[in-house]
Amino acid sequence: MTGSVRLLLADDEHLIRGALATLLSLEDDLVIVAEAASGPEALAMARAHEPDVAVLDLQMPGADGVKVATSLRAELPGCKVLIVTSHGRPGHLKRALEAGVRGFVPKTVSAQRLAEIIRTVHAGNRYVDPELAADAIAAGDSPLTAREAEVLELAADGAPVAEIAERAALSQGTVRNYLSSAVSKLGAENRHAAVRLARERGWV
Amino acid sequence: MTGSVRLLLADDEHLIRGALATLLSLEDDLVIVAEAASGPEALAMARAHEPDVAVLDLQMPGADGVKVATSLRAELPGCKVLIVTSHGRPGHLKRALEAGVRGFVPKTVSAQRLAEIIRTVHAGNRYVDPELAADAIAAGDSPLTAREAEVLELAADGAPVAEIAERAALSQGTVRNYLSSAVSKLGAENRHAAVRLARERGWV
DNA sequence: GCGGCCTCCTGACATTTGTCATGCGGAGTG
DNA sequence: CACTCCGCATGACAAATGTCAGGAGGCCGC
Repeated sequence: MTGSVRLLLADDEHLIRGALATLLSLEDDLVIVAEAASGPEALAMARAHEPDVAVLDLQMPGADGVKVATSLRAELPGCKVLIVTSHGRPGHLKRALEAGVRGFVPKTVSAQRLAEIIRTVHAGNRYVDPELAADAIAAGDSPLTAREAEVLELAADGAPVAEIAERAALSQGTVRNYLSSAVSKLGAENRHAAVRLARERGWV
Repeated sequence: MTGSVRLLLADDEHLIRGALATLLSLEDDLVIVAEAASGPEALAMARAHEPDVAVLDLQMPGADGVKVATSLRAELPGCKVLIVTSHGRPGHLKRALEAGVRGFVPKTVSAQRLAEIIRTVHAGNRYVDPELAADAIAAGDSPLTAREAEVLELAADGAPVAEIAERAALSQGTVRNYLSSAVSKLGAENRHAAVRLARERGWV
């Protein structure tokens, strides 16, 4: 019924990208029209080749899969995006779906399974790995306000309050208040543990 | 000249392992005799199949590549270990070499290149990715004493001093002294930034 | 065996935090 | 319009952390 599905493959790891390209090419109805090793390159390739489905790694240098997906959605609405990831953090899934991504799978699936999912997505359906979906639902929505999240993010690399205050253009007292409320909302022992928790749940 | 090289492939990501298996099988002189998705499984498979070369992912559930390599060295001295990794942290390389690993490459290499390296390793030579080697040399040796490193590691998840002291069976004052000296040695602003730095350089 | 380094401790102090009460203006909701 | 959040702030206090000075014992190399 359909002709072949034209694919863009983006992953910064040569080994994996190449291997994947070979494996997917074995499927009769899939053809890889472009490959990319970075976010910007993926975008450029997509513009040049207008693939039916873009298979993007979540973590790439330059711009991550979700950012690329956002741009693609605007420029090539017909191109479906499928995100593949090693570390399935709940928050990423949410961000990805908001960016209009049509599929989200961990790298633990087999190539056959991936091929099927590519077809599913190409047919206009969505596919989200059940386990990741369950995690995302379990993690729920972020209880943090925008400011709390922002301050927490600035605290992520261990910067002292003074520096956070400066970078966020807030008073030190305010920063401490936000951190304090974030910490208590997350049930953490201190801000650093809070950062860790928020990271795990994908809230930062 | 030599017969075929018998390989064990271990990586927790099905997609990658499968793809890799297929690609490497295309090489006439390479044959995959076993696959594993975790550290312990890799060990069990190695015992059962006694491969010539074990290609291990650095990060796997159960036991990481280096731990597996250590065990393999003891149990199957004839089996050469080649570590493949996504995130090339300098410290890992050092630990790996100490564990008797014969090769260490990032996943950014191509499959052809990997095949060559497998042959190199099988022939009894060593191979370390030049870029990773350069990084490792640049990062140098850890300036931390064993205790400092231990305490810093316990501080990694944001635990308060009291907890660290308990877990390390030290007094709180001692813990603070170790942390303090570690922080100053690393030139960090506080212990959390120090943890980050030490992580980056592979010293924890 | 002496000096140097590491480990482990104590105690005191300055600084950085976390916590709480409180206030004010704006946005959104009922 | 009253009410409730959020953003932003102050100030004050308690607790955790960082910094110094010092001291004792152990191990190693010279």
